[in-house]
Amino acid sequence: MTQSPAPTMPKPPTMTRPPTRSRVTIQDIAQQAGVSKMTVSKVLNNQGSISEATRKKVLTLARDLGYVSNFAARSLKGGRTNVLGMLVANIGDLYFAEMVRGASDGARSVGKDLLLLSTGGDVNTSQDEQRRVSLLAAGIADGLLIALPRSSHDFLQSVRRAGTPVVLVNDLRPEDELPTVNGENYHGAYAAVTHLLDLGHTRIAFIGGDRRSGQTTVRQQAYLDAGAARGIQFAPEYLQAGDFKPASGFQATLRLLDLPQPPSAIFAANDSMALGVLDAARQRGLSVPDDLSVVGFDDLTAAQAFPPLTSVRHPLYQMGYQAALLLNDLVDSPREAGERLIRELPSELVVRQSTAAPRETGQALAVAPRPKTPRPRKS
Amino acid sequence: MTQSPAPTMPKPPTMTRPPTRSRVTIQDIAQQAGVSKMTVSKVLNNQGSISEATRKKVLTLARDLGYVSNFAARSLKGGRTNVLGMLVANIGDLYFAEMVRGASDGARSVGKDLLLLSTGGDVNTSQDEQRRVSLLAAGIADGLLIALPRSSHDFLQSVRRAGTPVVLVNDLRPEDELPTVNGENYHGAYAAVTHLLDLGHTRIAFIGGDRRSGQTTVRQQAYLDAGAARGIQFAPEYLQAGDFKPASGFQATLRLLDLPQPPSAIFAANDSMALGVLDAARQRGLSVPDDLSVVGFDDLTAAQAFPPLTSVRHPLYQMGYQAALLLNDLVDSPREAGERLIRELPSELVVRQSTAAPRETGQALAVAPRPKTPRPRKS
DNA sequence: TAAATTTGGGTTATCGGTAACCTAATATTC
DNA sequence: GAATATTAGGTTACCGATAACCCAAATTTA
Repeated sequence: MTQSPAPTMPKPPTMTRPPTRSRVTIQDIAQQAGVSKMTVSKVLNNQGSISEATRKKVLTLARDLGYVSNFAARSLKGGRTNVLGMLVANIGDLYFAEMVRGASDGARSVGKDLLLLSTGGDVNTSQDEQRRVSLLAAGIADGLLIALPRSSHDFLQSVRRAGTPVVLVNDLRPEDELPTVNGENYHGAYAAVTHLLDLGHTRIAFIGGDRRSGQTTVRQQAYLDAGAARGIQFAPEYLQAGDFKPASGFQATLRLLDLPQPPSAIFAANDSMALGVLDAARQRGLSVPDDLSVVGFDDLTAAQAFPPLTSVRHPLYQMGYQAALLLNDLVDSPREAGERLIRELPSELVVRQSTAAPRETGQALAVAPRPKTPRPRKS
Repeated sequence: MTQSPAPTMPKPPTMTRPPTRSRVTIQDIAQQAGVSKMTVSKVLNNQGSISEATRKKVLTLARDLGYVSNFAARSLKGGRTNVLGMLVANIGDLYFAEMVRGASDGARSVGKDLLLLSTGGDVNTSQDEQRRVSLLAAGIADGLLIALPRSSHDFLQSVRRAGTPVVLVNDLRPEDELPTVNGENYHGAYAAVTHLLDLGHTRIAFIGGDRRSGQTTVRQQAYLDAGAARGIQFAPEYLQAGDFKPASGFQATLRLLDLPQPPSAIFAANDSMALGVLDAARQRGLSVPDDLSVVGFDDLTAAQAFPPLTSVRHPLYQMGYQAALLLNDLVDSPREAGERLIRELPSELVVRQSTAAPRETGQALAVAPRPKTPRPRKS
């Protein structure tokens, strides 16, 4: 009997005091209030019937002790967490920031919080991807919003398998049948080019963005179609490649202006490149819009440019907002498999001061020129 | 021997299939692999000794079943989560977006993920505040980064009581002794004004930002001090109030230009207002920098303005980055109470094309004018 | 050959909270 | 006054993962 294993060991079992700082739990409250855990839980959740005295005691204690409920525990027990997760490529980019703002407000409007994870653009390490999905999808969020252009197919596969409701934001790809909310590209771009045509432009150039985004292709097609609808086939040299950044817009513009027949209007696939266009025009001593009309896309920084940029407003905020609502629906009622949910939000041309009738044409030859832009009369 | 407990019971205990969409747990893997939960856990975490055969079987099963570890469960059991949380006022604002980007990279650099919660600017409902803190602080994140200018004292109190390590970002207030990383304001502003003085300006105006931000006060003081150091006391009318938004800069500038003695240079407390200044100057037909020099603060959108804005670069990215590192330290080694941790990052004046010697003065009267800005020679 | 290790893996308890169910009292009804 | 309903609260059993500990077989050592 004397062989009980070394009763002198000092603190092996007392190691239970975790190295983390001790937090107040309902157990602590229960003890101090002289009731059971369950009673505390009921008070805190307004459930069951609790005497006013007990309720008050518990509530007071909770406040005084600085109790905060442990999210992980609640989540684990099973219920909804009332949190929507969002994976976003680069939060430093205004483009995404707007979507996030919308998603955040959308989530709030249905009583949920939005938790954001910015991937920094490199989600495609299968290590990280797994970790991140598990992070947000398993145990924290009820569903996931994904705004990762160029996200890999594999990644989306693993997301789908996680079983969590998912909504893609502005990331439409035919090969994945996940629910998607995206912004309209074709009609917006079409309207932009038509606007230029209406003003009397015929030599209209297009500066595309990153080829991989998929959106460029659509915008470019709209550009070509809009011309074709008026019987105009734009010269191949007018089709310039860019990368969505200002410098590429700048360079492309210099190339365009060096053509024997330079364009009288430039349609850039996003605002950033349009800013580069403005710079290039300035450097060449061209006045915008008198010598060169410029149209952007997104309408993000458009208003800050000089002259304020005519641009196609991409409803980024709305996209985020709607995506959050859709996701919320999916969380509450699982979708019927097979049916693909796509919501497409319209773009809108916003005419500002960077577009006008071309100088040499004098007056538009087509439809009545829109009086929307009260261009300062030239003396 | 025949008394083995009812091997026929069909599915009473199988009710465990929860009503939520079924996720794969280590239990599922364990069953299919014919081992215990613990074994699976060990394989997944590379612990203990497991035969190569078992290890392979489990790993394969985990992949095939699409297993993702439940974050809540792991977190609950006690360990670190390797997640840093960040509360930010308005993610749609580039100012915060930059900080977030830095924090995100900083977290990643120490092997953690950053989870973001944008409050939309209204954290001060004690209901919400509690919920949000509990969300991020209790159970999800190991620590909290807070970038909420104007956050209430009560809120910070409740944060401190939650016991979670916390670092404030650019939110210095004397009354709270929480660790803080912030950007330098005084010397940056001082340098900006001195730059204008060096160019020969004496009539320099200041447009302040939101009074509650605390930063305005410091920048304004630096403005006054820099003038005083040269024996110049700026006229009280030169001190205009703004709200950090472009419109207020626009309005303030109009007021300034209407003065009997309008300023020859304007120092705006942030870039957004400086853009408004540029607009106002343009509207009045004044050329920047020849008729009016303009300096901004933050250096966020400064480069996109026309002319590119001379501005004080606020190290927002670095602030976020450093804050994440500091927080990580605090998580690993609890701070010594009483000692206040403050890290202040230097600002830097970036001279671009919006500043030049005043027209009438011709040449600076003070120190040798910096040749940094190769002002386009006037014909 | 017996004793001491190592190897491979299983048991139990627990993190903090909550659903489901149960149990005493007291209050109400007939 | 007995039966019933209500009130106030307690028990138990998890959620999924893991720390701590234990145990049998295989292997090595003496």
